[in-house]
Amino acid sequence: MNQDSNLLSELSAALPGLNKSETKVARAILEDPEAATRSSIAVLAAAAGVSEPSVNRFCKKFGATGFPDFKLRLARSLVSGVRYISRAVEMDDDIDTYPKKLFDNTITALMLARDQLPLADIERAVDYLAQARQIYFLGLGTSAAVARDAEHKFFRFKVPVTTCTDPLMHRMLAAGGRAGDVFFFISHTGRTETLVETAELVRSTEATVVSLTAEGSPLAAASHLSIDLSVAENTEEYLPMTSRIVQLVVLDVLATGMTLRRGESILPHLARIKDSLKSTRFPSGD
Amino acid sequence: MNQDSNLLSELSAALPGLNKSETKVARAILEDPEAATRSSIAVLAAAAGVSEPSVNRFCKKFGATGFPDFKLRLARSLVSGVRYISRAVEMDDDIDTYPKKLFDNTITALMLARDQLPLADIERAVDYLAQARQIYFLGLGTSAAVARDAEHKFFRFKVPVTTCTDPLMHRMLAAGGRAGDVFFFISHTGRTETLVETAELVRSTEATVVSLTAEGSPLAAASHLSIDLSVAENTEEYLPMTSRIVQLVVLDVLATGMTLRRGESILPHLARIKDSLKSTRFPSGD
DNA sequence: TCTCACTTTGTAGTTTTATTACATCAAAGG
DNA sequence: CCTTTGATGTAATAAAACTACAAAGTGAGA
Repeated sequence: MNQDSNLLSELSAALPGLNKSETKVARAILEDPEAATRSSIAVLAAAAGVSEPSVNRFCKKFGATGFPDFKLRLARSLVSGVRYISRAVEMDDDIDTYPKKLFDNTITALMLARDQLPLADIERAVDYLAQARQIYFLGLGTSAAVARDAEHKFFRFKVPVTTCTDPLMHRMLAAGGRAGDVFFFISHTGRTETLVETAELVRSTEATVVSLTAEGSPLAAASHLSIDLSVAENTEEYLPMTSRIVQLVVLDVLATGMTLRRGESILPHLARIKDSLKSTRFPSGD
Repeated sequence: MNQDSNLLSELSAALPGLNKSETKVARAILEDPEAATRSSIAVLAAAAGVSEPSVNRFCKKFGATGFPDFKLRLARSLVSGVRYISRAVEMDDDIDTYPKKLFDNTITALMLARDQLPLADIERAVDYLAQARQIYFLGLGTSAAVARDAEHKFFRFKVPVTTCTDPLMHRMLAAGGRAGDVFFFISHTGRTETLVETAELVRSTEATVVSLTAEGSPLAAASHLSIDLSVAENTEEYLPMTSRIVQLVVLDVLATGMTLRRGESILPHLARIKDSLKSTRFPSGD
């Protein structure tokens, strides 16, 4: 169907509706897709027990312009198939394997998130943030660190920014919400009771609720605008890892969107902030 | 280098060491890799302005058996769709471009870091942390959020963990350093005066100094052990982005290393911590 | 500055691979 | 039992990739 869906699953899905020789070809490919990408049409035809033109026709049937093109598509779906399966760290992994796995999992999560970014929602979030009189970043646990990071980014835009990791303080801030205030909630699950209740409290005021959380969660439901991330945290793992990274990068996107919205005029201000840190550092060689 | 690293980054890395026609070919491929995978050797040769055999030789130089094999590898690296060369966000980028750029830059940084991870140092750091009686994570600015995140990870290992973002508190803590204490410094530049001074203060005690910072920096020099990251932060950008992400993932690696070091026995404890959060959440459908 | 050795690059021919046109075969309907 | 339609294979053709070799360029030493 669409070009970035997985060719292998498309193949096995189509299997029932194929005729004799097409079935043979499909079987041969599914048997060892990796080998198929490396074979010539003659080799594959032999492996499937059919003639070369049958293979060729088969390829065209699946939307390829010919056999080479088909191989290319196959190669692509193979990678995504492998890549997109996160490999969990095993108890007997050693230093040569587990760091790579962790990096790979994070990279994979970012690639997935990248390809399904809710751009429209992000743009609306930038709208809200750009017009905010005051921004509150609220998160608990791991997301508290993310909120802290967001604070560090956004305070540079001359907007009052507050982060808070105390649920009671959350409620007090929420109760005092006014028009122009943006309450930005960060939560991987979107199910933390106190956060959801705080969001609902904000909704009873004039303030705006934006959240960076899971699709269809209670927190998303309680928000004016929710940026949905469906990051599959490796459920078997005991430490939250990839989700917060994706959150951070999305916040980078929001901050960047803000910079672009403000236009050139904000750049000298950002440069001044950057320069202001110089005097706290030992001079650098370069 | 290694076979599962990205062919495109390998290509741009090798660029300086190539001769005239090889450079032309590499340029042509990097210019539009997607097109390259769809072209025949003749088309690509024409696009690069060289002869067909030159393209063929080029492919073999990069470990392929020939042009078709090279195209296959290229197609594989392309799946991620990640732009090998970090592209800075421009003032006139719109919502369809800048989020992708930011994700791509982050992904690229992680891939680079992944391939030059100082595994030996990481293992030694795990040694120190696993034996620590008390861990202090110290960072300022953006790295403060990273330190906070690290605290959230490491306190789960039944080790007393403290994070602190106040330079004066840093010094007081440092002055009280005792054998078995690990002071873990986080700093992108490694040049922040107060951090370096604090590290030196720790060195005058029995405590251990580990840092996650830039290679060859004053902070690295002041440490017993330094995990060197040479993440090229896009210097033109006003907001620090990629460096802290890499730091976070390295801390994930350290935490995971700790889990593995502790062995199976720690798992029930981690599971209990995870479960302890359940009652704070709205029940989930799945 | 010339020459020789060596490297780089291109040309032309060969081989391999893929595609097309067409013939044959098999199954279904009259 | 013949006809028709669709499936499949054969063989010829076209395209692509590869190889051997020749020419052009480059640099060191005489």
